[in-house]
Amino acid sequence: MDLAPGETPRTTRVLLPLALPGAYDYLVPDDLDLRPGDFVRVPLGPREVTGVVWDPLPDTAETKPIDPARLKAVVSRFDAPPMPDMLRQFVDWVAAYTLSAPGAVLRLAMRVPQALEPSPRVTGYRLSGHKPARMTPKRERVLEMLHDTGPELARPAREIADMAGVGTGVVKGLVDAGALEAVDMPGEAPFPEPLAAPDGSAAGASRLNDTQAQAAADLAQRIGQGFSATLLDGVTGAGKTEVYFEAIAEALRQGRQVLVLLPEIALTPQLLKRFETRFGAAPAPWHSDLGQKERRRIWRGVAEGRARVVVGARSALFLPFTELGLIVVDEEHEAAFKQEEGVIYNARDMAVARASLGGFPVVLASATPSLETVVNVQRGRYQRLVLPERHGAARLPDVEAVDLRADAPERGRWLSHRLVMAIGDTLAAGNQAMLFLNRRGYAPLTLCRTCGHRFECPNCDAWLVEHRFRKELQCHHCGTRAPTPHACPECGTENSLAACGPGVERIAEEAAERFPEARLAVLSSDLLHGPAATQEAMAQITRQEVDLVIGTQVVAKGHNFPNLTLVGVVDSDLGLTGGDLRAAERTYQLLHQVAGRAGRGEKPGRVLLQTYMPHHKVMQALIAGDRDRFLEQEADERHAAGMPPFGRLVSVILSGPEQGQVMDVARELVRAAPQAEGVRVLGPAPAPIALLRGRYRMRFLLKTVRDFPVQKYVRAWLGAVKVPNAVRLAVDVDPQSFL
DNA sequence: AGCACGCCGACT
DNA sequence: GTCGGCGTGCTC
Repeated sequence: MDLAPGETPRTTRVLLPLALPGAYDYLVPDDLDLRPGDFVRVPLGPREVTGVVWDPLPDTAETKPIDPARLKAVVSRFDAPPMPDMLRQFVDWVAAYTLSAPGAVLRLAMRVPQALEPSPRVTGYRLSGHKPARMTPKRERVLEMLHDTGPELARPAREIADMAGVGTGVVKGLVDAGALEAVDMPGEAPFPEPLAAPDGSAAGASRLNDTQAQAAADLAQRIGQGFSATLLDGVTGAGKTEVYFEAIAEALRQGRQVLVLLPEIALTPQLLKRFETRFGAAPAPWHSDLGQKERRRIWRGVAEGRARVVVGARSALFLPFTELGLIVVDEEHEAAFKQEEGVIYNARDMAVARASLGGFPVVLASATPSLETVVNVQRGRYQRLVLPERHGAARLPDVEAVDLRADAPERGRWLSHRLVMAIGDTLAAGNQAMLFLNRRGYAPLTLCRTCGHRFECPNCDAWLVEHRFRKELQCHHCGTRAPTPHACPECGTENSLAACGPGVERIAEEAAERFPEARLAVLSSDLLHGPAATQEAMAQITRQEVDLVIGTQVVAKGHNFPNLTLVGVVDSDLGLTGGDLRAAERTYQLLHQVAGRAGRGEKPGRVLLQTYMPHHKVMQALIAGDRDRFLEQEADERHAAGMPPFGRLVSVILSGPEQGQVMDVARELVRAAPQAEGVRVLGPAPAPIALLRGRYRMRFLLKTVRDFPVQKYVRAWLGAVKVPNAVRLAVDVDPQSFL
């Protein structure tokens, strides 16, 4: 790069997908024209990395200039669609909000390195119009098939052969004979266009009842009108999905792309199917289980605007949409939207932010909306559309508490007399029953009857959970597992180990004893390998090949079993211990969802909640079916305590292999905490799991008033302390779980 | 995130 | 004597 005297070399900022404090400056070669968003190769130390040309710093930004002599030059630019402005803004916004390095957030948007390479091409074949000199029955079949299914359409040889039911040799023969001509074509499957009928009169829309149609019209009318956030509030079966489908249809009519976020991939297949029924084409799925090829295809399809609708997990928020015009967050209350590692963010909140930055609507759907969202409605920041229960369809089940203080199971048993009787009646009537316990394995604690030794994880502050089916002890926090020993490792006594407390496997054992004729199925995430196995297990239940289902979380959502009329919750109190801020809210949401499994068909459902606290607000709300009163009570308590959503929290967790060092840093941080109005720094205290994966953990909790500049404060605070390399700082703005 | 640099234990 | 363990620190 030769410069005339006095001429300043062109430079550009490049953000790299690494946890660096900011973008780096590079020289731009004369023959390269770079614009923000371009993907580039740049040298970094001894290697080369891919980054994105970032926007120039505003003149107001104060930066320490780096020595121009150290600047290296951009190597090359990728021939790929640039990262859209809106996504770059979003990356910067998420980084600022979560107090993460911008590069760490950029990495979330660059998870598909192959997407920057040129699209693969393949050779396709189509009719040339010439007849082959020699005709055979198989040749005839191929030509006929091609003629009937689109004569001008080129297809790969393999596909033609499969469609005509012949070998590829026949196809090759036809090529040689001049009857087929070769065409260079895209090597990736195209995205079928979802069909939103030109007005609101689509077949899907006409199936809606009056209230649903009104809600759908309300939602659709917000599309293209700038940012808005709407809570779509209605019990399962009230038609939330059908209603937001009409908002999607309107967005498609306006030429916009749409993103539907789901809390977990297990729910994707069902939604894809329903979507296809309504729109005649499946949307593009996006989740961690996709293969490389498929990821590339979809990423590129989104970037080039060919993929119009994406249904995906939280990482889909960082796809390079160019024309995004609507985000739907389904089951918005789900804790699974919270990313707990690396860049810690809540996809539901970030979806609202992305919509706000992009100036388009976001729809939050739930039967049990989070308190945050409900309060945002009350404040007028979000709007709300309520879908009443559908007439004639399944009624809400009758919910009753079983007071375990009065009806206690015998020692070593977990099912009360009343629950056992109810199961017996249900099975006798030819219906299905379900027992729910949110605890995997056989028993959460194993101890030695002789010496009292408890099996604990060597790396975490946690008990090892016995998994009797697999004959293993396992830590549910770090995954450590070991075969269950015969003798106590402490005192050596044989056959002295006692299982304490129940897990689903143990409930299954008791159920099998009490109902020897019933066909049982145990469903928990560690016993179901992958979404396909889960689907199959659910299908078996639907086909009534199972009488009694015993399951964890996995049975709580999404699946309808028309013949299931009884749900027994083995331990309704399980989630309420431990002092978590959202314990009551979460327990309510989970049990409400589980209860909803009963009586989804024509038959009425019944739910028995085994509890030691039948008068607890959660049980009372479930029994009375009064969600709004529960939310009011919850809101009052949080308000009085200054807790979210009425105040804000930030958790700062320090962790390191050496306890002393972690505590030194904690003391240093206490000293450095600035005094300010509206903020209290609580701690340090040992984190709820004080030892996790071999690291000692201390936690600070920042509690502030609602409009406090949290990020500014934390940046100043943490910036003032030198943290040794071995100690890691994890900042969680708006923490959900307190582990 | 890599990758090099650097300072202490068992090998040809 | 050196090969190599992974702690620490830098990369425009």
